Amino acid sequence: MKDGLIPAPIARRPLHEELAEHLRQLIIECALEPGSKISEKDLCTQFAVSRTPLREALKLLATEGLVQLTPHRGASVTELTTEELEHIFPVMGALEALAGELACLHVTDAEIERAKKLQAELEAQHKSGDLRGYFRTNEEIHQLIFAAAQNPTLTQMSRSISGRVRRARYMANLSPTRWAAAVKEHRAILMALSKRDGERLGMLLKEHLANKFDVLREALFADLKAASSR
Amino acid sequence: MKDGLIPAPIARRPLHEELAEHLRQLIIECALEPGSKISEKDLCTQFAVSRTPLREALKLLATEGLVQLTPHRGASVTELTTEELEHIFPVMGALEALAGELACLHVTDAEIERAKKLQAELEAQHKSGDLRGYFRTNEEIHQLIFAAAQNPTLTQMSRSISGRVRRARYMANLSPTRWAAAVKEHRAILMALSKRDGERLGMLLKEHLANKFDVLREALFADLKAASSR
DNA sequence: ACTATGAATTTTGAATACAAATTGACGATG
DNA sequence: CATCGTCAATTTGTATTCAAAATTCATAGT
Repeated sequence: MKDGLIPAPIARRPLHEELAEHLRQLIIECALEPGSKISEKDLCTQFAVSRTPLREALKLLATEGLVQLTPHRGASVTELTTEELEHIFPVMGALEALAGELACLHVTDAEIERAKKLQAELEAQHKSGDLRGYFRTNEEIHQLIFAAAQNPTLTQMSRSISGRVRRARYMANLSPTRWAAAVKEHRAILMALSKRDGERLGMLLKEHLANKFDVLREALFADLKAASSR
Repeated sequence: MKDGLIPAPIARRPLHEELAEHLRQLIIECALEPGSKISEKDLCTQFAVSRTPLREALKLLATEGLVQLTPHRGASVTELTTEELEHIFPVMGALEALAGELACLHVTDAEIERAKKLQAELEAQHKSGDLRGYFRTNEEIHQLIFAAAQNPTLTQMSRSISGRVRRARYMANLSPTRWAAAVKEHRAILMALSKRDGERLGMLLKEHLANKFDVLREALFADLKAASSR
């Protein structure tokens, strides 16, 4: 029996994971407002599950930094402060840079081909103004690089940390000039990857990230002002 | 009211956290053998708690990568493979290097004083052959650097990743020559810190870590051979 | 004798029930 | 009138119970 063909991925996932995913989505989309207290009872009735798996899901999200658990006081959605963003940024930068370097060591020709395809998509989406699709493709390129790095630990770290800032993306709206610049940066990133120039790729990714965070910072700041004025 | 003095940390910690800590210790000390299946019932009777908090604790440890949870098949202690170690190493390296750089930006004179004290302890413990104490002091220096970096996110990342390899330390026994070399490296590290030379400190920490991992790799390899021969 | 099938036991997954702690309000007292 | 203390109601933390899945052992068939 050939072993790569049969694995029959009968993924029977436990309920708490399912729940965690849904909650994650809700938090990222800000359907659950940052800072708001989460009542277990309410969510239970809303999802039609008992408290046990819900609590397990909340514990999961707590380790991911999306919710805060205070003893006897329940869970609340963590709010993204500019301060926290300042702390997250350098860590993500280090991880991205590492991912770039490792990716260049392990990337296959097929992956480079795929990256080129994705880049073409990205440019098309930019031209047609498809912001939503652009975000998705962008995410895919990002994931491709991490996948090419062939380091599960790194991937996991990156996921857990980027989960915390991902919801900020939903608040931030790309300006046209920034969008154009981002596409250009992606072109350089693709170039470095296909040349397998790890050092350069790492640097580019870090810079790209820095620019991304500038946008986030701005959006977050605007959001804060809006919140305090109301 | 001065704000660093009153916080009255009447830490009323929930049971599952307490449990998680105990279990962590057990796993690190290899009291729970790597790869062994964990029976919820057994642990419940052993700790004299019900299954609910225990399960919550296990979920926590799962996100930390210390135990593996398979649906309907329970929890098992993850085993540390050399392969995983190869993956962890570069990530930790990147984090340590970053910590070094940030530490030099924020470190206070008082912290440097304390680092010097710890270094003196370290050398004394080396001289007197107090391996146990050496490990502890070593850990403290490490923590001091991360504390000086003033980045909670970075600290958290580092803790979660180093937790996975910490138990390997209990298996690895330092050779006299390696021990002496490590002390010397620490001297250089202290020097870079007190000069606030971030770039150099980052590099030194990364190198130091690389050497540490060499020892772990060896120990792990020896352990593997021992396991396969029996 | 060995393999395969199936029932019984064991173990995990989820729900409910019970206990402890916190919050808010109301009343008493200075 | 303000402040403190006490009590009730709500919510979280933990235990227990019920259901579903998996492992194991025994039996039957080849």
